[in-house]
Amino acid sequence: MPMAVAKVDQSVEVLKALADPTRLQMIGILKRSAEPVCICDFTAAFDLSQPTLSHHMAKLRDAGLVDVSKAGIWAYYRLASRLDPKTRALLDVLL
Amino acid sequence: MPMAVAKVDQSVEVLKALADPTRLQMIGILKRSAEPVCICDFTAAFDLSQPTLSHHMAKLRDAGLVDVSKAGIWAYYRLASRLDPKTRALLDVLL
DNA sequence: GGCAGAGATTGACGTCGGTCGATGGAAGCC
DNA sequence: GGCTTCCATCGACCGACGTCAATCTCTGCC
Repeated sequence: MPMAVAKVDQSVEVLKALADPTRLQMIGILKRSAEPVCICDFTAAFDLSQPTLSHHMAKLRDAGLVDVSKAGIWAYYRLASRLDPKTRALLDVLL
Repeated sequence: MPMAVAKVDQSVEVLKALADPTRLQMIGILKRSAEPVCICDFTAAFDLSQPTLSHHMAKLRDAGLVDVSKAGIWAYYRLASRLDPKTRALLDVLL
């Protein structure tokens, strides 16, 4: 009768990552932006400190929603390229 | 550039309601069940106390995901009939 | 080497959230 | 009325979370 625990836990992890206004907007920005975005862009867009935004981004990264590539001083983030179809569909519904 | 705040907040409210293993499974049960389900059924299915399950159900109700109808001693819950299309699509992706 | 800038990490603080036991109604039955 | 059953609410506890200031790491440049 109950669902598979592993499935539920993975969905919950993604949902928890998205269940915050700042992170949901970050993902929205990344989804709409063709080019990667660095943390400094987010510090300009949100009225939050750099450590806070870095912390939120780490949560998105831990949930597998975001890829990061470091180029010199900057860290460029973009929507993960290998999103599983379910998560992709979720983002399409939300954003 | 940023999204509408009201839109984000409403999505976040739904996401927070779903971002818990117990509540996600509860919604799954309600979505798959043709007939309404009472709290006593959930106390049998989950290893949690009745107040805890009642608390979770209240969160789902506050998020507008669930309708309740009381019949005598029992409270029957079912998936909300007037879900907005976005939320409906979200549940279809998740469950 | 030494400095400056971007970003991650740490430590701390206050708040929120999940859980339980105990209590409080409301409906049905004797 | 009195008892039982189902459910909601309350109070409390504890861990998780969002936020910040301070610090650390790394890179590029003089």
